[in-house]
Amino acid sequence: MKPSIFDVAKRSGLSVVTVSRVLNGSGNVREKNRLKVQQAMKELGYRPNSAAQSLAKGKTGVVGLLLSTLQDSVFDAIVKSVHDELAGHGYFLALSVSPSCREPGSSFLMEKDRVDGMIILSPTWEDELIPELERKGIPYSIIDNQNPAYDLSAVQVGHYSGGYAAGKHLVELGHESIGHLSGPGNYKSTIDRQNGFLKALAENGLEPVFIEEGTYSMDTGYDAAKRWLAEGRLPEALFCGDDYIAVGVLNALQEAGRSIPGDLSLVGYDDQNLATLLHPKLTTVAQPVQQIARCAVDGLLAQMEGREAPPPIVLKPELVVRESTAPPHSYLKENTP
Amino acid sequence: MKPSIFDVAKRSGLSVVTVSRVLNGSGNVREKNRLKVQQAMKELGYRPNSAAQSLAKGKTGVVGLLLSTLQDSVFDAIVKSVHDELAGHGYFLALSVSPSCREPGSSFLMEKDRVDGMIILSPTWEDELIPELERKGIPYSIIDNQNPAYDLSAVQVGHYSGGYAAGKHLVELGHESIGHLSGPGNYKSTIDRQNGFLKALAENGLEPVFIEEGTYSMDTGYDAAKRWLAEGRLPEALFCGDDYIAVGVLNALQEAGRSIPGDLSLVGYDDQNLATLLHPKLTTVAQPVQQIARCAVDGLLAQMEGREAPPPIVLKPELVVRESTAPPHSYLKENTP
DNA sequence: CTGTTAGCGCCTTCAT
DNA sequence: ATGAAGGCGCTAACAG
Repeated sequence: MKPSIFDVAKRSGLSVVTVSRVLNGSGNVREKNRLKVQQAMKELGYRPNSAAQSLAKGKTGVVGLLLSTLQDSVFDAIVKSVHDELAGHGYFLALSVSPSCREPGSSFLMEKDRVDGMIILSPTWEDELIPELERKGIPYSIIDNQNPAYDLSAVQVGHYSGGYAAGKHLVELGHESIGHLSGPGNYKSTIDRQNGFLKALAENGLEPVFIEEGTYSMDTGYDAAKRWLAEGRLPEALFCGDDYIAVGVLNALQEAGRSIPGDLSLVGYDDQNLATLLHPKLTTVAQPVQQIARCAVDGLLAQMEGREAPPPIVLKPELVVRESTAPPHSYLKENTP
Repeated sequence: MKPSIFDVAKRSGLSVVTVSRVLNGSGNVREKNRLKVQQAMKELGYRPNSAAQSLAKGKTGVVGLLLSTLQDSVFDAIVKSVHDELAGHGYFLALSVSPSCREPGSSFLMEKDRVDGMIILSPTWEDELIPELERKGIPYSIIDNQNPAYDLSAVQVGHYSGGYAAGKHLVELGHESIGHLSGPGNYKSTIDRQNGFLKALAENGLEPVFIEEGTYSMDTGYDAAKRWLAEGRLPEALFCGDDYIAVGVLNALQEAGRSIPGDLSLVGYDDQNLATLLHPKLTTVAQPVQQIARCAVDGLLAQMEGREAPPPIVLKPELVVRESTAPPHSYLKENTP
């Protein structure tokens, strides 16, 4: 049988309350006794029962992370970062992966006694989710909120800046025929990226030669590029709504024996690895994953612990331009400390 | 205040015990009363407090998954599958990501009262981990065990078969100059893959033109391929220890203006997406992620619930040969139901 | 500073 | 088939 607080009390010759006190570092314990207790705990290999703790103090020490998929390298990186950040604060991470709210187990985790708080990653149905959390009184923090109404408890990604950086980069390369192949227009992030991009061109008296809308998928990029090639209207430069689209374009070009850059200057978005990994000269707008995780966790913990929440932040993605001479792997190396 | 079992009892005019009974489906409740109780629960929006449940019955309903990284598409896929599998059985997934046992929080989760069981994914320090789990009496199941001693509670991936399939494929393409660029030789999986590969060649009276050992990284592939090119000894075909290595080779070849296949037939390993995504003609040995997750969870639950554990299984990876005419994205499409 | 007394919400005997 | 009593391990509110 695992030793309980009672065993520790008996062995140290003190009461359970005192043991509880040293356990929670709530002061008011004579140094000598604290040592006695700690000694007893060590000898017994005592570890407090978390269920009992949860029950007694109404907290679980668990934070839930809700996301729609794990097949996304930005998400993966965020999960990892959130995990580390939470661990640093003594919290556990519980995961809930569900593409829609109909999914079994989607709100399974969202019980006040299951988690102390939740982090919502790029929600697709936040309008149903958030009210439910509010109703249940579960603190939450959203990463990359879709609905502007939820700005306050969200960590926002500066998609406008990202799009702007992408556009500026292409302009500075001297291109004048620049296209944009975006994701679905019903996402706020899509629109933001696009607007930033347009702004950058406009500042230089340019307009995109076209804007096409698709889904965030390789298909979109592949099909579009195929079409452009067939119609002989490949632009000089292209800003893709995300890296999967860029990969699709890349595949189509490779199939046609074209190269990047040369036939096309391409800028992806989102992923630090995927896009640059594919082609040494592929530029991408990388999201600041660690910062995102850090802000989300900090904001959430503040709420949970009743501290004053930090003000909402907009984090800016960073344009990662690969040196044409550097081998592809060096980028990754730099980013894997 | 969240309604407690007591509120439900009062509202349904029955005792808490009866409510508890319908909650746990432990029979012995008059159908009429069961309905009453369920009605009351619905009206109150009652959800049992999990901490209290855990405390009372000594179970948490949580399964921990321990892995070394999330920057790995096979792992990601497994996490997702494990998550779904667990959810289907009413369990939660808690994640612990730590590259080493020294990491803070590595064994943080591994407390009997935190989790009912643990799944260990491709352990790198299982010799320290497993004894600890044994000592604590926590049921576990290992995916892709490293130490053969732990076969019994493990789901094994048939790396031998995988390597064999890779070798056979290259032989059947008619190659006679086949190389192998492996991962670290201190991994069981590395050796297994290599042995399977050698077997396939041997069956056809062939031997690899070389076997080189590296790490599971793009660097390994990149550096090696660079070297081969410089020395003018690029083989006709190459089996890479994993997809990252393959990607590295690919990058080096692309930089040198070479193509695949043609200059080289390349087989990667592990990932269903990464490698094939990179090149339409890149063949890969894909691990059966869903099966792996299913077996791991089934085996674990069997232990946890005292049922007879299913016999150890060796799951075979599958050779995925891409049609040279099919666009890269179609493969992904097929695998995204 | 320390111990006593009550629960936290639920489940498990054991009577009825 | 149902309910009363006790306890899971710990902590918070009072006493001393």
